[in-house]
Amino acid sequence: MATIYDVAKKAGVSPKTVSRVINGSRHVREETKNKVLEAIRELDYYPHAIAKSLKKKITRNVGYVVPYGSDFVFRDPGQLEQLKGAHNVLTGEDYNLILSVPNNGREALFEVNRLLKHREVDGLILYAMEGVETLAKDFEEKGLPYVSLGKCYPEQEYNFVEIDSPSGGYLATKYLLSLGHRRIGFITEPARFLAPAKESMIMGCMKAYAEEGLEFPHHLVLEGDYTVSFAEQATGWFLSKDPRPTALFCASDPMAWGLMRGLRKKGLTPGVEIDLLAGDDLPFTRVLEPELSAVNSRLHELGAEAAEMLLVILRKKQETGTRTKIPGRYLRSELVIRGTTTGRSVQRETAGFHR
Amino acid sequence: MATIYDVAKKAGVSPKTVSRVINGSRHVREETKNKVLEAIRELDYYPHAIAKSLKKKITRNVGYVVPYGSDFVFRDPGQLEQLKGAHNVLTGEDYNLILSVPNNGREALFEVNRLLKHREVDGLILYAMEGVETLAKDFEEKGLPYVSLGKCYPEQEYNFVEIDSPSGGYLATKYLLSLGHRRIGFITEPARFLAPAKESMIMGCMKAYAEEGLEFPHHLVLEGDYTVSFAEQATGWFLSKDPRPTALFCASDPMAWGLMRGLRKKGLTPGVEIDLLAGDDLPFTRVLEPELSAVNSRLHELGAEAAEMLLVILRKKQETGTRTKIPGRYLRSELVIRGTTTGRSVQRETAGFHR
DNA sequence: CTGTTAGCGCATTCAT
DNA sequence: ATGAATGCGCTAACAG
Repeated sequence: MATIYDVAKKAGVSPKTVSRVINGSRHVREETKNKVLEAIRELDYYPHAIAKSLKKKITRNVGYVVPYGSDFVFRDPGQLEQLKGAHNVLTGEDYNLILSVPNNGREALFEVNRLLKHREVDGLILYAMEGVETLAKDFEEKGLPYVSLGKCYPEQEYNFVEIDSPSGGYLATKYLLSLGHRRIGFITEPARFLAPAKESMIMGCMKAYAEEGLEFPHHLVLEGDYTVSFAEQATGWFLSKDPRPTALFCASDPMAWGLMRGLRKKGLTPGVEIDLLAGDDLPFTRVLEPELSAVNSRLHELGAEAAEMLLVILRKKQETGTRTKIPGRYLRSELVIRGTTTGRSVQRETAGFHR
Repeated sequence: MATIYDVAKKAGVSPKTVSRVINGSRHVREETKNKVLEAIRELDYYPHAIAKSLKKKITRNVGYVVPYGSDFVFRDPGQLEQLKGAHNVLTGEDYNLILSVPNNGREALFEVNRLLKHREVDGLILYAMEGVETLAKDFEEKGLPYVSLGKCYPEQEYNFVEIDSPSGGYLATKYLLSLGHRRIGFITEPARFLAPAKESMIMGCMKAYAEEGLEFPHHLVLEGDYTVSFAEQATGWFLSKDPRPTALFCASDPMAWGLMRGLRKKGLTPGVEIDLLAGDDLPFTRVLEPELSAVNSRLHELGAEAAEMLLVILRKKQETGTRTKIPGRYLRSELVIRGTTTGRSVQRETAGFHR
């Protein structure tokens, strides 16, 4: 394969001039430029990206590390939305995204070292997880660029983007209460998937009850695991309560699908005998039947925002050689009302339709 | 950040010795080795991956190019299975996967150049697509390692892995015919997503009819687009036929979900009033309701196999400097019978249950 | 506007 | 068993 020297020789100029042409410097005579271009074409020359990297000390690669294994990422539509958001932004700026999906925290630390310390990547998008705190602080100290999805530690003020789960829970619960519901069943985020400092949606749910001066139904709260099958099984648990809940709210869409399936098996239709509110509002869900009311978590934006933040840091570092900190950002959820929250289950009850 | 020279100086040896220690050469005295290791630890030294790449002329990156845009990849569970299969194998061998999702063939050619000719990657997994032929042949000529998902051109004999769609269609149709079905509705793969040389499943469907000496219902064939919504709409078209089909078979799982939704809206239950056979058997589908009978396309294996093949080529090239060709491989689909194919719709009919 | 020179950080002959 | 010197292919000072 041709090198820049071959091109230089063929065009009868110096390597530096070839470099100038390639990198679009204006200080080249039109005629020289054309000679060079011609030589490049004839030799089918492409600059060696690695050599360039070594010289410029940037790779144009960004690592994306999620510590829960490849099934978790590739088969969870919510994860994929985040990933897609980041990927879109990054590739739009000619960065490659290197996805790493270690199985646990220990392996994740290893991966992060491999990528960042060996300088395979310029920066990192990092899933907040148990045990990541020391790592994050190490990066900060060393000036290694990263942005985390969720806070890595409670006092973290910069370089993270996080879903405001409590506010989502608050929004959802407030709404369900306004429909007249009092006994709401909740499935929360799995504790092990919560970022070290991330607060659960359940805090918001409790706040909504408190504001109305109502007692929170602690006995109707289940910790979920984000899977369809778990939620399906949980349906039985909720329905076995007496009196049973008139509405269910869960922390993710896949769990809502599970609830839906569970309810259907018991002959209950969401929006009729019982209300159902989902927790992500994924694009995929919108195409399913029936149309789920949901709290929109804006996961795509979350990933995109993380990437944007990282790009700002990277650009600053490259252009001025200085470190930047960007204030952490919370994304507020939005309520999307569709067919599965009608309040009819409450009306029935007040009308005496117990069963 | 420390370099190999810093380590050498600190340990009182030459850079070469440090290199030997790092790369596990046996020709180092235990004592020297320990000194070096100690220095590495103290300096928190990590070898610079880019510099190493430049020297060794390998990147340990593999490109994965799919030319239909990021929605197509990140939101189609079938695509994700292939990707996951490849990702698993590649990362298992310490390769990074660089995903590129250009929007069309023209951009794809550009991407492929960017990745391979600029040597950002050692090799490529390439989605077969219209217009890829010249590119593939160019790679072969230049000895650039690639494996394609699907054939890039009809005569391609090597370095591809492909789903044997016709055999899947044959299997599916043979089975449905054995249940007594005669009027089967088909939704095929979208022509634009077919690899240049890939044959449609419909060839196999026709063959199955021919073998039984039955006339193929050409009027019941629709070209799909792999989306849920298309299939949902198609349901009406199928049901408007008189007499209407007693079974439906489509080329992908998402389309089967669409059919299911369409049927349910018309009050028809798959497996009861009409049989339904899906086309991928994705893990995700297995968790949905009702449980879909399907032709298992083994997409995860497809991606994994492509990666394995590429690794063989890469290893050979690295170890011996020679090019290798691996005979193309077809993956045969398997039939997975669950709840949505029972033949009851045919029995009803023969019993006089027209409606 | 253009060329010379040096060096990014590593691995690798060829010595010893 | 270890070291000195060279170069991978490129860009960037510094001249001119």
